[in-house]
Amino acid sequence: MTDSTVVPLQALKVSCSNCTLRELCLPLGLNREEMTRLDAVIRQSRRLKRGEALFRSGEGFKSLYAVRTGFFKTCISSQDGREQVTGFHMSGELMGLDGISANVHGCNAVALEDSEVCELPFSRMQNLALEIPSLQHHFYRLMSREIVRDHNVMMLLGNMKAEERLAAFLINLSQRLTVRGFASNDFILRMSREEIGSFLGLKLETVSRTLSKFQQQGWIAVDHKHIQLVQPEQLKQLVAGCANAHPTPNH
Amino acid sequence: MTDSTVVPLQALKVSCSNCTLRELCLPLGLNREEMTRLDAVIRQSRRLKRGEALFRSGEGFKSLYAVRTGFFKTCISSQDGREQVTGFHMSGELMGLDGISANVHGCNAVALEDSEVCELPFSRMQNLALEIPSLQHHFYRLMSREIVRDHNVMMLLGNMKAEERLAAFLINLSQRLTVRGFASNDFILRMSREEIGSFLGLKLETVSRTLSKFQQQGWIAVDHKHIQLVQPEQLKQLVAGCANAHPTPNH
DNA sequence: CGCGTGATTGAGGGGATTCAAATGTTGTGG
DNA sequence: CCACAACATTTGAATCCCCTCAATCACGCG
Repeated sequence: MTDSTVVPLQALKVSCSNCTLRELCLPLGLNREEMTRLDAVIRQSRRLKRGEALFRSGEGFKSLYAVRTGFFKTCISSQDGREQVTGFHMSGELMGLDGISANVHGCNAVALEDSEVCELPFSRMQNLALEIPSLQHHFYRLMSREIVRDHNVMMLLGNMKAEERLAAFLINLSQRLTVRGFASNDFILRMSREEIGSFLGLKLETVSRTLSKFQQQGWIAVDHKHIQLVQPEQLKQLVAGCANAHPTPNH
Repeated sequence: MTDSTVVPLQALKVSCSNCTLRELCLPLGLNREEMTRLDAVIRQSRRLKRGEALFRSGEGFKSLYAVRTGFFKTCISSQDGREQVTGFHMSGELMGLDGISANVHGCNAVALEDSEVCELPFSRMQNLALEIPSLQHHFYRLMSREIVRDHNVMMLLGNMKAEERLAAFLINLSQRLTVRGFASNDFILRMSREEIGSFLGLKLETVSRTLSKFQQQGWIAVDHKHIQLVQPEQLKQLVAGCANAHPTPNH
């Protein structure tokens, strides 16, 4: 049970300076003064319930959003209704970068659990970036990182088998949880089998079967959405061959 | 036979102001004075022969490159040698954006025919962007456009069948040729069947078979690398259903 | 408690791959 | 300029991986 109504809105005013995600998110590399100026641009956070859309494809683009807490998917859909999940997003990650190009959001962003985001009005961000070179630079890097990530997804979709895709998916989740200080070998999936499948270019039955296969081999333990990586080395080994030969170092 | 040695290097000094690709490339939206300042940053163009690499994954990142003439592929490879073509690039298109994130190139860029590129030293670009807001903005838009493109490729790789992928590929090529003033229904493929397959997540045999199928149906005429779109409407119809429901408007 | 949604598992089918051979093309050196 | 080698493409046949269709099961929620 959430109790957001009890908290006065002022309390939701966020500041990068105090944020635990400082080292993951946009403010990385800024000094105190610069961060204070960034604080002034960031709107108070917005709360979303599970299933709620943060923005939808085709809507006017005004802001980027950083995940504070919770979990999101972004997806695009075709005219005949096929859906492609383009990413899953956890705390500290930016959404909406694809909206800059045409000033219109290019995907749907949907909360997969009750979540909270920081809103970054893009035009103000842009102006600030003109005055703070390291912000401009970091922002270029964030966009570039998204491009690198997308290219790795292309490799996954274009060259990898079902088992490799799923192993890569689990290892990737695990690593991102580690960075955020969560247990990396014991977690709850926020998305359905169908959403995993949509991201990985597989059908939900194939996802389910492959998870079962991993479990039979003793590599993982599956209890519905609760996943434990029992032998993560085995998964890593499965992914080793098909992983990018020149992985992008982080920072 | 190329005769680049006959041309003095000075003659290769390029300028955005006079460039026919002005409206497609980086300078879009700049005024005369701003464009002159951009000219000062852009290094003289570099010529590459067919098969030559412009840069390679892992090399230090210093510059972006804009295609002046010719045709490129960019690709990443996995540790066990699988290759994923991440894109094909023609005149006016930028390469190297994925290198910004880690200051290291994230892919190989290889000329598929004798080509010429403009070099854009990134740090100087960055400084200029601080002084010319519209340049900064346009650059964000270019990076965002790359992200949108990548998401559409994910849709292609994740949801489309072989025929749909190839039709989408041909229509996309055709449209990009149109914008550049080339014949849009009669062109020479610069890449091999294998490279097309690598981009589309298919094997070269499947590409070949599918082209033959299109030809049998009278939709295209295939003579090795020479392709004619006889009934492009048929191809478009095949792609219509699986196309992005909210296509990004250009500019 | 019963319903609906999501997940699992099985059987069968199909689209793309793999293996293979033949043909055509391009580039090189004599 | 031709001959030859190396490479690219086409096409066929057989296989396999994943998908489709379907039934069952488990859980959560009113």
